[in-house]
Amino acid sequence: MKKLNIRELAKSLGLSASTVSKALKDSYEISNATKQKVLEAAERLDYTPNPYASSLRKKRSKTIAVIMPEVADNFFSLAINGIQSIAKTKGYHVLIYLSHDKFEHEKMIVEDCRSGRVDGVLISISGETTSAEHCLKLRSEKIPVVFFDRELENLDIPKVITNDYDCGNTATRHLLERGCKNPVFLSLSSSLSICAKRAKGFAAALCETGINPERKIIACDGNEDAVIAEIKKLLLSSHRPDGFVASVERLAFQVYIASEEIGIKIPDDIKIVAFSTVETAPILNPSLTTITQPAFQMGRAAAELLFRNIEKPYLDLSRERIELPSKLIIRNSSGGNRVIN
Amino acid sequence: MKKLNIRELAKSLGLSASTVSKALKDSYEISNATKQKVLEAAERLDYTPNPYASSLRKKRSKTIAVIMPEVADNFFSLAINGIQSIAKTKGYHVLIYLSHDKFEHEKMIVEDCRSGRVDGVLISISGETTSAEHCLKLRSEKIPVVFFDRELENLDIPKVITNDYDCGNTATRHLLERGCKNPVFLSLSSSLSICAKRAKGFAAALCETGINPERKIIACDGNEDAVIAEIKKLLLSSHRPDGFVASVERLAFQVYIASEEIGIKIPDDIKIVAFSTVETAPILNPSLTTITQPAFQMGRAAAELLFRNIEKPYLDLSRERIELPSKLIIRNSSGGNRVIN
DNA sequence: CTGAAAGCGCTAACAA
DNA sequence: TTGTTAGCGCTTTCAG
Repeated sequence: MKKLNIRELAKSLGLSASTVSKALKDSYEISNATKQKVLEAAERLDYTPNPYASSLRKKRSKTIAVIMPEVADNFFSLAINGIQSIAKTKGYHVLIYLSHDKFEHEKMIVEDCRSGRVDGVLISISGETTSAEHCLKLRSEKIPVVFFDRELENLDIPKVITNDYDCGNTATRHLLERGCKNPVFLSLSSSLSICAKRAKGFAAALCETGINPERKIIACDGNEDAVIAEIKKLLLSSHRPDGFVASVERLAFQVYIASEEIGIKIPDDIKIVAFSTVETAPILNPSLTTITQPAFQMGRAAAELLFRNIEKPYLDLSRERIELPSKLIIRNSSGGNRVIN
Repeated sequence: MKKLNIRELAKSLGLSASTVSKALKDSYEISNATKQKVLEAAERLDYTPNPYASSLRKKRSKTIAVIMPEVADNFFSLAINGIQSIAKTKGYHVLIYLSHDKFEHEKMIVEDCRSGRVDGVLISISGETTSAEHCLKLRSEKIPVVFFDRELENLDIPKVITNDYDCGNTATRHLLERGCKNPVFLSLSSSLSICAKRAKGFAAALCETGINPERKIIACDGNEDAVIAEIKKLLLSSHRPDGFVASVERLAFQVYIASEEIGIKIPDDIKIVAFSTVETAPILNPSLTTITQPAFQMGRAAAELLFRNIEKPYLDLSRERIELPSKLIIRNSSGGNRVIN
């Protein structure tokens, strides 16, 4: 049984291709009797429409692209889940692209999205990205773009983010309340919106308490071993930090490893809070106090926003900005053990 | 500057569309001078070819599908990375689909792949899947399929797997060596190849030691809370297990939580080994002994196999079977603390 | 080396 | 309510 096309299906029914096409779409122009017959024959003859022919003709691909730095971070796994859950209800397909946190890669991927391959793009930008030319260009070609989580500020592109500043502040105040005198902030890159905002919240909390935040924000942009070495150096330095705010979950793991290796105890010697969705936070040694982002919900919200724009291209959503709050979940790594909001 | 097509690009150069098409493909039929001109103009006028027109004509989509049960398990995140790394070198795009471990979903997704949307499919089957009709049908329509990790045995479909039986055996023997008298195996579903094979290895290890493996393989197919409750019940029962082999990482976490909640100590009261790629294994409380699968490499190998078949459809790869070994990494949850192979 | 023509499979106008 | 026609944008003969 070889694959047949709509014309052959039509012929086998003594109908025209356009009638069949409309019938399959349940068009009001077609009689019920015909629809029945067409559906039955399509089923029986195992007809599968060619999506690319349809895309070419309709200039709609029924596909979106998701561009993210990586997929290993639990946040992005959860976000993909959220995105998929919406895409599925819309009958859309999801292409995944990884920038590996490189601007050059990201740019090429976005460039490719201009081809018409996708109807919209969800993007969490790389740590190296400082300009949104590429995204704006996409939009100028009528392909809607939505930022999720990692965005570029002061830019009229719709975005779904979390309350990074507040959470940076809350996390830091939590450490201060737990007795930290010299907390530091572990950042990935100062150009990365989420790090910058979280760091600002951190700095503000220090200032409120009369601590000068200068030199307390540390960029951890090396590979895993380099970061661990850097943290060890920090822990062995004369002015040793007694608290850490990790801007992404990986950095928290590295603090755990570094402390273990040089025999420093969490939370007695140092305390730590991490921005993280890691599932194992409660069973780490010690359990990890986290600022947990609503990753699934953010993915869902971003996808919803994107589809709103795909379905109604005339809407100007460029200033749309959805902020979903993260939650501080206090566990043992910061010395506490209760849940507040 | 509106989007132009190949004909317009050609016209602006005083050439025909076909010449331009060939030039862009660096065809030997075209003079170097012309190629130069075409490339320059394409760049200058910002020409982007329409991939769907090309797909329609060439009957090649330059896209593959990856179907997996979920993306939250770290294994799949790593596998996606491996798959992407190959797809990128081939200039291929990657569509991600999640079956949420439901056969019905999986079937619909596979069904959709028959449309020509993709040139090949990588699939890790759902826990409910017991027949590969849907996959065989795909292949009968000349769309290559490769199983990765979760497969169906005794089926001539190329596959990339790990040494599940051996590892189930090794893990169990490790527990027995560490003094366990009553180990149990936590399975997801007996129909799932990986669970079945790991369980067989487990049972064999028990038999070798003269322990009857009956009723020691426990299906944990409920939701998170149900599984935790089940494990607690087990831990409070008269014939309490003193060792656990967790067939997937999630189950190990649930053992940790259950033990914590009823005050049972790992590794003193019970020992545990888990099939897992979780990054936090070394910093869990206690650190988790794992059988770690080469997830990235498996993704890569599966993609390579798939592309081999896409590029040479006449090859019969149906009996191809790549087995990449997993590694037992001994940590504290099983009482040990050294690395063997 | 270049171009003209045909058509991949579908759908949107427009006619009937 | 159904059918005819004309493409969507590209690539592939095949002819020049």
